[in-house]
Amino acid sequence: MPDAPHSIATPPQEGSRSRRTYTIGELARLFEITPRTIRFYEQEGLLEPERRGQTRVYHDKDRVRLKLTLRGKRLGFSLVEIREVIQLYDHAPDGDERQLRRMLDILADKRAAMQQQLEDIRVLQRELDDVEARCQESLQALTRQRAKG
Amino acid sequence: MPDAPHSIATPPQEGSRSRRTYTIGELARLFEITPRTIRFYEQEGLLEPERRGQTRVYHDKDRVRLKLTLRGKRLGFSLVEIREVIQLYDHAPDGDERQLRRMLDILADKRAAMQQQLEDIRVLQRELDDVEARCQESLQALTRQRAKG
DNA sequence: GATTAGGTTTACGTTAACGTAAAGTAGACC
DNA sequence: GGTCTACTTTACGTTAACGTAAACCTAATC
Repeated sequence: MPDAPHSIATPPQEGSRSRRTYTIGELARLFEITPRTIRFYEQEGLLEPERRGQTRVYHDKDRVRLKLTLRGKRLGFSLVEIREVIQLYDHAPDGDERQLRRMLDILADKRAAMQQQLEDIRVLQRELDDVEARCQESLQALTRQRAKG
Repeated sequence: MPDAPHSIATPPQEGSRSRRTYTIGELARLFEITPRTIRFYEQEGLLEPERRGQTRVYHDKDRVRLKLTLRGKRLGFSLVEIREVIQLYDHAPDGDERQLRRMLDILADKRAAMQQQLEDIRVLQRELDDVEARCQESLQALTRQRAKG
């Protein structure tokens, strides 16, 4: 496993935490996705890595964004929606009043969606509880059968 | 708004709750989706409506399944995964020990996924809180500016 | 200096989850 | 009996989110 190929990635630098960079491969392994996916996310405006020559150099900022992106995906958000959130996150304080109010609206929407998800999860968990209980029961029934036979 | 066209759908029948049927259009309006979607879900094995002649007749069982399906979608599950859950729900008690154990495994998986989602939501909510705070702040700054000017 | 292990672009392919359009059927109402 | 309205099937189109393949660059190593 040849690590850090042609040292584009600066060495670990244990002292100054959070100052390291990543190659696309490193990031891919870190999150168990493919480089293709990372490039695609950049194309969709979710990442903006530095360029050193023609190679991409990722910083902690990009890693954080990527993490946020994958979290959003797990929650069923589209990449466009995730980009919205990221832009909110990055440009929150600047812009005129109309912009700010629009942001607050979008935020309220996302918040409502997540509230709905919380409720959905609660309901689904109860249903899974139910199925599991029935499952366990018939399993025990089988076991008792075997003990008797 | 012509309701219940050629009375395939039996009238409301307020007495015996939960005994009514639905046309595809009624169900569609109920959940704010299109008939096409409902037919597609049937094609994917998520619904199994009765047939009266060539028209589909939906019962409460179907409505419940549809509800479960849409809930699953909101949580980012694929239709295949949702079908798995539905089948769990329907066939839980029958099957041999190996089947039952497999079901419990799948259940554990779904459960883990939802636990992860709960955590994801918590984190995202905090981040939204943060953005909103910054937003509100710069909005107030603007307001103060205006008061002064 | 050839190989190799990474990186790059370009471009076409694939899958899920429907949308959309055409063409037919079947009760209800005038 | 013609006109709605809502259902039906069939089939092709579309979009998001990547996968996959080809062809190239480049630094390190043998």
